[in-house]
Amino acid sequence: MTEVTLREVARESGYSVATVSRVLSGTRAVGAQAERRVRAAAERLGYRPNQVARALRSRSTGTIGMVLPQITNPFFPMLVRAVEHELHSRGRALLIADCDDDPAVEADRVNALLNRQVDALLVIPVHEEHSRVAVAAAAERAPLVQLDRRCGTGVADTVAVDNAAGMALVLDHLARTGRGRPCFLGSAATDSAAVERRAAYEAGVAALDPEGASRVELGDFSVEWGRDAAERVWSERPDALVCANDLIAVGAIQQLRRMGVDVPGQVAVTGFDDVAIASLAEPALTTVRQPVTGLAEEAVRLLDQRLGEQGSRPRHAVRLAPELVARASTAPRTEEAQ
Amino acid sequence: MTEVTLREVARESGYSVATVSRVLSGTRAVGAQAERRVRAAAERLGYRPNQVARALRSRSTGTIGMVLPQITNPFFPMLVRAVEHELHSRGRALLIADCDDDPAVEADRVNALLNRQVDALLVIPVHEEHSRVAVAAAAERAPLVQLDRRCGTGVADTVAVDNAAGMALVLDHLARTGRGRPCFLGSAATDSAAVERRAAYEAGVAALDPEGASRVELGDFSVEWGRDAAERVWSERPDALVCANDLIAVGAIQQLRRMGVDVPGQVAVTGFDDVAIASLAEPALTTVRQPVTGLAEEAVRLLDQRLGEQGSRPRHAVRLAPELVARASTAPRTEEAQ
DNA sequence: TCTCTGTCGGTAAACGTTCTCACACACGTT
DNA sequence: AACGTGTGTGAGAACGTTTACCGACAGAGA
Repeated sequence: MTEVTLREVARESGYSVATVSRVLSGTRAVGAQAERRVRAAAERLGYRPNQVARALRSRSTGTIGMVLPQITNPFFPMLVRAVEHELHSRGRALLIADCDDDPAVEADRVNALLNRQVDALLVIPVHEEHSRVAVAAAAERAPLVQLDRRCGTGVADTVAVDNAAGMALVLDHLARTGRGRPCFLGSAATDSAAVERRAAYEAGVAALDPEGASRVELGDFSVEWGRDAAERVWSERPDALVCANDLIAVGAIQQLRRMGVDVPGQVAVTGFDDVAIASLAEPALTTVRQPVTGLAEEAVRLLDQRLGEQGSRPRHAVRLAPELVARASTAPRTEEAQ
Repeated sequence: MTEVTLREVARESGYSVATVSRVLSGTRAVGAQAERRVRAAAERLGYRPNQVARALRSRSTGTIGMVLPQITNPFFPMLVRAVEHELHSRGRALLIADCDDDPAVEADRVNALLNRQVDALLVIPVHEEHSRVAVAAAAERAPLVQLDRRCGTGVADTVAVDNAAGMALVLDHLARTGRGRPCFLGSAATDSAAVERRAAYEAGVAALDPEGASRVELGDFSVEWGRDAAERVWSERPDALVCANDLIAVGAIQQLRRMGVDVPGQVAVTGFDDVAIASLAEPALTTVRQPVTGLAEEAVRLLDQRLGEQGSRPRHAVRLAPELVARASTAPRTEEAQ
């Protein structure tokens, strides 16, 4: 069962390889009779175009590479899924690389994918600074879009959620439900998501209460650290914990319950991302939902655009609006809990 | 910045394209002087082999396709990660496809990947029966290994955890900690994981207590169903809930706590897979850890073997031993909880 | 009737590799 | 001196497409 080639379809149909190619790839109009006969022959023989040969000739593999920090971090699979669907619906395929949160591995993977002739690259940079040179170098070799995070500005196109708007939604929601003494549990990491969320929090809180100094704790984006931070911060008796992502929030809720603190009775907790466990937490977590499919569409659209233009240089930075998902963890205080 | 080709390295080094190719791909020994000069020239020009041309000529893309049911199901990213690392360490790349738990999409993706000339396919079938024809057809076109689940027997090579052994570990652990009236919360799905775990449970329970009829509830592999089932089953006052995966178990624990039932005081709960949320549940979940990296290694090894042999037909079915991870959800009863 | 334009089809040259030959030359053996 | 036997190298044909170029032929306008 060797593969059927254009040649054999040509022989079978009585036309030349060129004509067959034209019919099957639809690049130029051919006569009605030729069209019919060629299609019939192709069908009869079960012809399938060889994508590798096609790629070699047309200098395009129809393949996009995606490199991400940690596929086991529950937010990323959502993104991968959305990107995969978007790409497949356009007839492209997705080459994936996981880099274990290590910039060195990231650089390696980026190169591996480029050497495989991906048409373009989708990168979620591991680290704002350490990823920079690799990402910048890659952006020279192929169209590249940074997704969700970015390293520096002007390095390449970026598509991300509007973190500031998301944080504003949270603060507004808390203010409206009567929470006035929040604390922030964030990440000390320097990736853009971490930085922007923290900055937006601080700006928002300052606007609400200009002289009140709100406590800010910085660690990483993990459940473990959420537990730690919640315990440390509780001594100040905040009435809300604003967390930089859902994992931190889940950890915080766990720790609070262990300490016998009532959520949301004594303290409200909010997250960011709306990953699956957010709705599974007890109480269910109020959080900011990222427009995942929107991000994927936008990223792919940008790549396609770059592929078409072939080298025009203005950098884009797309920001998509998030949405607040209010759940039990910020329900208004009940009387008896006051 | 157009790509450097063998021709240019040949011109630069003063040798022929053939010699350059031989040096750079190391297929045949060449003279020491040629070796040195060619390498130097390649280095100077920054030559990178064109993988597409290489693939066309050598009829091998160095690319493996992986198609899975739902990448947002937390167990799969663990597998993807392990497979990705295993492949990259061997210089291969991973083309990924998500099929939203839909056999029709699955068939489509499998074809898309095959048409892209993947060297081999790694499939986690969506459904035992509905996936069968597509998987079988694909196995005719390329080496194919079924991972984690399989549709029918003899369709293709399989690599999976030994579900029966895992269930035995659980039952043994429960018996040892004095739990004698378990219930099983499983999945009604017909994929092999669901079926094998249920069968193993029933066999194990029958062996323990030949005439006692243990209750078995079947739904799907979700948290929501775990909650439902736990509520329904609690009326019988089991002293252990054996769940077919971690998601069900997490749902069960949640529901029990809502109903004010003490876990593990009144009832123990166990899961399967050891996904991240298992250790985050409250109480932390006793579960069966899948040998994820082992599965990945074994799968890739099998593929490589198939690629080497080129068409020998005995099917393999590899089973890897799991490991019990005992956590708080099955801690022995405390006195006051009795 | 003679161009002129347009459509349809074929020939052959790419794309960048790998690999089969064949050749040249240096040995050692008869 | 004639003959194998290696060893290192180059020429050139694949691999399966796409596409630039050209020729043939048909219909339309003069």
